[in-house]
Amino acid sequence: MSQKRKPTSFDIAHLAGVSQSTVSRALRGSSRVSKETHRRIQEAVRALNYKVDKNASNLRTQHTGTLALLFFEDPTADDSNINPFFHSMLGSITRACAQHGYDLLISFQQLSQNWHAEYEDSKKADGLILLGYGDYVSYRARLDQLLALGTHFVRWGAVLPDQPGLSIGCDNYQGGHDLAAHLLAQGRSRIAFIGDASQHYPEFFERYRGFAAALRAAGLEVDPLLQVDAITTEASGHQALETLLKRGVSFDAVFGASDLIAIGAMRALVEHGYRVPEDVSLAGFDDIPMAANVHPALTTVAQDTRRAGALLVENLLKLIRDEPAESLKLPARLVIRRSCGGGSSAQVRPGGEHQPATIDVTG
Amino acid sequence: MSQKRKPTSFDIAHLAGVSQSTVSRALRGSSRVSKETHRRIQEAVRALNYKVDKNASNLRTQHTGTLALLFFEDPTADDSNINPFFHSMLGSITRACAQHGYDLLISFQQLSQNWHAEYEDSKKADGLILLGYGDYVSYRARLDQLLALGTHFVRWGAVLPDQPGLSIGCDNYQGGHDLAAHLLAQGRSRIAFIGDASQHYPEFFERYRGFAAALRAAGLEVDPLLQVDAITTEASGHQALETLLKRGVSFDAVFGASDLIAIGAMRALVEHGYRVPEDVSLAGFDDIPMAANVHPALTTVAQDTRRAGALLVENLLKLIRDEPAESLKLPARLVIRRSCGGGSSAQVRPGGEHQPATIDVTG
DNA sequence: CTGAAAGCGCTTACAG
DNA sequence: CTGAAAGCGCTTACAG
Repeated sequence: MSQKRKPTSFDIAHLAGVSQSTVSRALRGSSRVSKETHRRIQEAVRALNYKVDKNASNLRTQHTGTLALLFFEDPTADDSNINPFFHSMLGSITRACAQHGYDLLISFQQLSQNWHAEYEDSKKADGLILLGYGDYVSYRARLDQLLALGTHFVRWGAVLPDQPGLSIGCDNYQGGHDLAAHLLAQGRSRIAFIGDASQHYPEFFERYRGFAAALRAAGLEVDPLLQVDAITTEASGHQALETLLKRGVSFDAVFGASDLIAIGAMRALVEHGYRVPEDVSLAGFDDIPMAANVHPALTTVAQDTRRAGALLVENLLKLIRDEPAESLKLPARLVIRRSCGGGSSAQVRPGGEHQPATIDVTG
Repeated sequence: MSQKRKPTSFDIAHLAGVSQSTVSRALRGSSRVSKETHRRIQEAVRALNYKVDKNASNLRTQHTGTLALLFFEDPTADDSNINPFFHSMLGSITRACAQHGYDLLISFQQLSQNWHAEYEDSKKADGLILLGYGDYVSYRARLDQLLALGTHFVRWGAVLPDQPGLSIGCDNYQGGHDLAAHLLAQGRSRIAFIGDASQHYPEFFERYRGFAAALRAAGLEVDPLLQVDAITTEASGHQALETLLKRGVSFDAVFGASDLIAIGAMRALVEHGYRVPEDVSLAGFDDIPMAANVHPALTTVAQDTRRAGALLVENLLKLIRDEPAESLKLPARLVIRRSCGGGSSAQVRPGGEHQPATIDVTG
């Protein structure tokens, strides 16, 4: 049955008693085609179960109607276990693509040195969406290359002044600040930060800077011994907390640069007999689904993935259509659960586009 | 810069001083092309950053080198929140596609009445991979249509005798059986099953049948009052447990047909003051990442998503190449954590391809 | 081992 | 409003 030749626009033309050009025009909804002709063509299309051949149409029009989604993760991370945070992003991107009539090509691999350029250059996609929490230093070179080749792309990540191309991200600084302020309001003062805080991971760095600013605003010093590097996996968070404990410094709270890190740290804390939040407050960042289900439920910072996905797609399409588009920062929202104790006094920063903290009683 | 015309094989031919046909042959790695010619062509390709235009090549060869992944979920489920179980599947499918040199088109939507046929018919993909936990009765009609059109597809789901096309799934019956046996071994005898147990959800139904068989083998009756319908979401699991409580029947264990259902049920149990596992044992199915992190950690049944993804892709490619391929069932593996109490006596069914239970001490 | 030529199935000026 | 024709960039017999 798969032998059965697929019908072409010529078959439709024949059946409808018109020329092939008219069929094509009618199907593109374009220029004046008479109502009656249109009807006959639609009828023939249905009768033969005809579908426009995308390869032919793409070849002719020189665009593909598909977008490519690429992940850039550290090679150490397991390919088959992308960060849960990106799952919801994936969902909203898929939905946004569908709404705009675009298909989505997806790739998690970084096998190819040239992964990023391959899709648009070989005419598989009109543009790229870049996601991931990989090392920005190696990432950066690829972004420059992309730009040099004139490839259309948007990326999710830190939104900073000197970056190549279009970036969309959440306000990591503000999120880090709000979370630290909440921890301080719970009476914590020795707050450890678990996560890389360098140029290599700009998002974490921004969270760290917001965190440090809140501390300083409260008249506290930022103790470098309370910062431990970690990438965004449970294992790394677990290990970093072990490192922190070995340093022998005192601390009464832990701010994981991501939920995965925080959850790994939580496990280490429990293993060492610490109670969360009684002995140590704990918080994360991302608000992945798991955050609400761990015990105690994790206080964290939510990013609006739904809006993020839509904006990523919309801005990429603007780029493709040569319309003006610019980088933008989405507000971060504090989600207060049980892991920091209290849970009664939500920290709401007044004014602006800032959204109020959520107190999640289900946690 | 995006104005810059992309080089074609004619440009390469010109630069390398050969004909365009030779360029094409060399690039396809095909027939005899002299070493020297090949080298010159490669050089030109690099110099111009040339990439074969996929649309042209696909149009000519009549195949696309891409596979489409489609989700079929109940419309009630939130599009942007696909079942976490499928996330790891997505990872392994992506990886398998990459290994075979195929691209992956992805769609979660079910907007189009014809979603399933659209991809291969419009020459966007050579075949389809179908994933999802939607209502099988409405799904079934589409499978038949797919088959009638000669579309290549494989689906993840229950593997039963009378199904259209190729199916790959885990041994849900065995998984349900093993889990029930474990619950019985913990001294539980009034075990509720939360999940639809009908033709509408064949995977759940198989789990239920395995569960029921284990009960009967232990000389117990299967009480229909202990079965409550639910689809695979936390909300549905939560609600189903409320329904169960309202029935006023006694029970000492709950078997959620999926982890999401079990986690929703766990929340309801806790809200009503029941302790897990002291008062009620609880188990799920799927072993999603969250299962290890809820409190108490959830005993469940793991499916080998890594192998599943690889097999899905491999068998679809066999279909596409007209090679023999057949449906197959993967063994399910009991993962014992804390939510059923005990946690010491793993239930291992002797013989066969069956894999031993895992005792997860991290849980 | 290589070249000239046909053709994959569309879209879109061009002419009417 | 409609048709005849060129051409998108490849691949692949066919001929040498």
